[in-house]
Amino acid sequence: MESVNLKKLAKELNLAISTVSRALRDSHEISDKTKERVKALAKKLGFQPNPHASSLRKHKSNTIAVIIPEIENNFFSQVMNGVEAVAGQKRYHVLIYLTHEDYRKEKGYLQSLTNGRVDGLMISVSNTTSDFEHIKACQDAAIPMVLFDRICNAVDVPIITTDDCEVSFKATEHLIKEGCKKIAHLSMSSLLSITSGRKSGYLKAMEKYKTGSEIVLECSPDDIQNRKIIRKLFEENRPDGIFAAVEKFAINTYQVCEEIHISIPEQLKVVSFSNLAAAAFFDPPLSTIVQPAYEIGKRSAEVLFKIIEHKSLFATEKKIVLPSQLIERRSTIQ
Amino acid sequence: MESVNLKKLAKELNLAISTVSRALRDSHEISDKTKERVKALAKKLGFQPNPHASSLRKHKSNTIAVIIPEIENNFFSQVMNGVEAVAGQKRYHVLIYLTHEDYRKEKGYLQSLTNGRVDGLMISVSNTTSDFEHIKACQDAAIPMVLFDRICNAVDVPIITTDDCEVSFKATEHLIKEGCKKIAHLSMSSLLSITSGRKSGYLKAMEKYKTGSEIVLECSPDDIQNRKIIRKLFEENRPDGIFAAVEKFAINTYQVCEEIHISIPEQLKVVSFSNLAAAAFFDPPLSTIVQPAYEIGKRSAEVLFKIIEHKSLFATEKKIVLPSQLIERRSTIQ
DNA sequence: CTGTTAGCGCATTCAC
DNA sequence: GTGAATGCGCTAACAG
Repeated sequence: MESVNLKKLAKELNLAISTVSRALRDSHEISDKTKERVKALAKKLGFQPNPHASSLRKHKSNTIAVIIPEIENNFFSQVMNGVEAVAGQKRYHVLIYLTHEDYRKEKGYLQSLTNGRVDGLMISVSNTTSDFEHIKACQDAAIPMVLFDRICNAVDVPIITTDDCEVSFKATEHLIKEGCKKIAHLSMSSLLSITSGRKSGYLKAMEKYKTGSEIVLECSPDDIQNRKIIRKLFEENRPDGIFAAVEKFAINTYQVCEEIHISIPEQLKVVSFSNLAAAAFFDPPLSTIVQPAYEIGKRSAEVLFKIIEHKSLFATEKKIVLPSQLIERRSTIQ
Repeated sequence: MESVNLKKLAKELNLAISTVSRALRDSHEISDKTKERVKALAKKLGFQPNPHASSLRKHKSNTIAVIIPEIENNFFSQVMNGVEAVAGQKRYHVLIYLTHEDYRKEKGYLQSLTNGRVDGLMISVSNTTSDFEHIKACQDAAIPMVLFDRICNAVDVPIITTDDCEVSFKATEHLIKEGCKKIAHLSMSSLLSITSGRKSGYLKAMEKYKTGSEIVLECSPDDIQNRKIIRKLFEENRPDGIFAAVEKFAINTYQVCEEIHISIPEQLKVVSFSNLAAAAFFDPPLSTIVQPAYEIGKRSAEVLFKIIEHKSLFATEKKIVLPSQLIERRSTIQ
């Protein structure tokens, strides 16, 4: 079906293949007249250069890969949006891979991308990723790479993150200032870089204000399990404030509160990391920490392209930390 | 960097390139002993076949493209999830393109994919797409293709949709049974196939139950504009029921209701198409029509792969209609 | 300014 | 069973 190629154009025009190739790429060493003839025919026949031939020849795929844990999550879809904006402008193609929080999948995808399929890749690691050999392997293969949000510090790769610790401190401080005396932190997989950032912001605030003892609960991907954990907490050691490290845990909290009739914000205040715009319509509206997800995607892609284009990075581009925003809503305000 | 190729393996093993190639592909005409030697070295050196060379040679990219209006939308991210599940299993790669509801982008992407970059593509058209020449062009180029959700009937391509009309009828009927006397339908771009389906379901129910005159308002992507439209409706011809064709319009409705103190569901009942799980946490919980988005992605990909693999489709696979689900929550229940 | 030639890395046909 | 040779479609170095 796809038989309109350089050869065919060349034959039709009685020119050499290379001449046609150069004419189409607007080489300065081709006469305007020839260029016009070539372009006219190319357009007429709907010529599209074969990308595989071109990639093979140029060692360049014009494609990047984004590896993320999941897409059904506002944070990551906003990141994708940012990536796409930059890639589209560069006329690059974007491959997407979902690990579903599975380390083996992540490893497999990474391995399968060290063969020239992509010119570079961006990754946010899964929450089951405990070793980083697969990332090191990519680094050794010298494939341009950038880590974002869920990073790992064990490798020397540019990273783009947010100010998890600082904004977590702020959120906890906010709860304290709104009168909370006993605040629990619902935390994620201890393997994630962001987990420790969020936790330590919480701990710092608790430390600074000497607001009772810290309560850190590691929650899971499983809603039922989480609700059990939260219900148990409420029964045994009931807090008056919850700082959830991810939206899911805030929702689990809302569910338990409804079940056992705890009213938010009167009896319990809740704040959570979340990029869900609809949090404003919750009952009550949920106070959130919003990460600049689009910006993360955009900046990550920009850094990646700088590496791909062999431009040298400023020191400030090797570790970019973007500010998140605390949005106070009724769930934390009396 | 990527210098471990067949040539290198062949040289190292003192074999011909073709032998190595065949050994790696488990050809029956290679001795087990040779296969072992070859595979051992390939593994040791981390050999990864160059996908561009392979694609060029085989006229097969092992890649599909998904073209969608946006990704920051639960419906489409769930679709992506379904697609990825099937593609991953087939060891296929997935390129993602966002049109941002821009017909020209859509056209551009489609054109740029008729060159062998992908073995097939799936598309849900933008709401500014009024002609389908670009889709016909792909069809003429004989590239395997599938349309989903936002389809066009002008071309003979397999389509995967939901029962928009039927479930819209149900939703409207539900409002009527809950006592609504004056129901307005907030509708989308008239260019979209799903717009007419949803509208006609609404109209049929209104017709059947003779529930006052129909009110159809075409809303836009712009929130401010929409709120104006809705506020005007409330001032001039206040309905007691709203059937929103997309989540966005339901949210606009919630916003206006808060502004001008209309209480849901007492004074106004609201139901909307939406794949947002968090709708259950709205104030009040929003009754929704949930589309089987994951399933749409999955089925679409499955049909696409059947076409790619030259399997013939059953008649029932050329037009798949999946059922949506009406979830009644407090926003429609007295 | 244009043509000839030589691969990019792989898969495949044809020899032996 | 294995090797040699060819070409997928394109780009680039080298000639003229």
